[in-house]
Amino acid sequence: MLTTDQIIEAMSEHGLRITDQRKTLAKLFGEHSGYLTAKDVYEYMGQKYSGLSFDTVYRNLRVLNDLGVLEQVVFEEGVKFRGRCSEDHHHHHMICLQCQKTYPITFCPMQLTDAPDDFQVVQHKFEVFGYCRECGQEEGGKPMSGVGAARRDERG
Amino acid sequence: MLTTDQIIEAMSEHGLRITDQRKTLAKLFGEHSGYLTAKDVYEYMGQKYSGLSFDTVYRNLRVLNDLGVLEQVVFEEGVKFRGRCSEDHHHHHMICLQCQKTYPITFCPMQLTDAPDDFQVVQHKFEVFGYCRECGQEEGGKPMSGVGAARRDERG
DNA sequence: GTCAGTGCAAACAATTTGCATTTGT
DNA sequence: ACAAATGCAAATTGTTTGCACTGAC
Repeated sequence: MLTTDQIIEAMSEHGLRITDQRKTLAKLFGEHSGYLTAKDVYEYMGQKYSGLSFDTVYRNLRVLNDLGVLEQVVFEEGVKFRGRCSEDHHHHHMICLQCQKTYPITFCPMQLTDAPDDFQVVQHKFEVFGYCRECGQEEGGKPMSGVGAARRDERG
Repeated sequence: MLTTDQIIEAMSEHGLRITDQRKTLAKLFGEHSGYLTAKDVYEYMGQKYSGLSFDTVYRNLRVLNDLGVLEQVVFEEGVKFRGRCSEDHHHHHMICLQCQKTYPITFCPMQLTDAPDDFQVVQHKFEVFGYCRECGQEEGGKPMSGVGAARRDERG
């Protein structure tokens, strides 16, 4: 995962202006490894900027996504964002349904998949969903403990 | 894939009324094997029913989905529907980016994936995207069989 | 000082809901 | 006949856009 500073630097390198909001956004994705919805981001940022508007959040998420700093993924429940994986080799993810953290899977099923010669493969997606150790099998799990919860251990 | 008649029967068995629209809808999904958006369905149905409204399309898609006759899948470009696979064993799909038709993959990568003991797997998704023989790499590939064009949109 | 970034309102797109009317059974 | 299905309008939710103002460089 990119650090807060790396994210800021990436923006700077591309001639983007480093506003206070963007610093906060960089910090959010630099320190939080799970997937966040635009709404999550809005709520987190909203704590600091009272007059915050949704469209600015969307604009910045888009900018960071285009810049390759964030990855945008579509889930059943909607679109979510997270800092780009720093692992440079191809990999897939296990995603915790509770806290949204992801864990890399180095194994890629594609190499073992027999594609008929006449099907020209362009892309593939392999995702495993479940509960990580911390979220375990607790029943009435709360819906993602907000953005504030500090997370240790970053990987993929 | 379920046939038109099987779809109608399923509706009937569940006490749903077989309206003209629903017959047409059954025919559409009974004869077309690719994924369709609500809009695709609306446009197809609209040819026959001038006063057709979008909400009825949505309602019926939902009904058929709840009934298990259709499967609803979320793609990058949005939600799509297709007749439920009749293959009763677990499988995955190769999906043509052009015509949206799907081809089953019997191989399931899950059995080969090492989930750490502390990650409790609940679900997984494995999808391969590309171009089928018919759609090949032709540029302006032919559109879907009359139901409306599928958008291309790819990256990575 | 300039031009990119922001807030605001308003536009859009996708999907859902309330209600009066129509229609399958 | 009666409840379910439909059409219409309007509400919701998620996301984008036009424009005047503010602030980073």
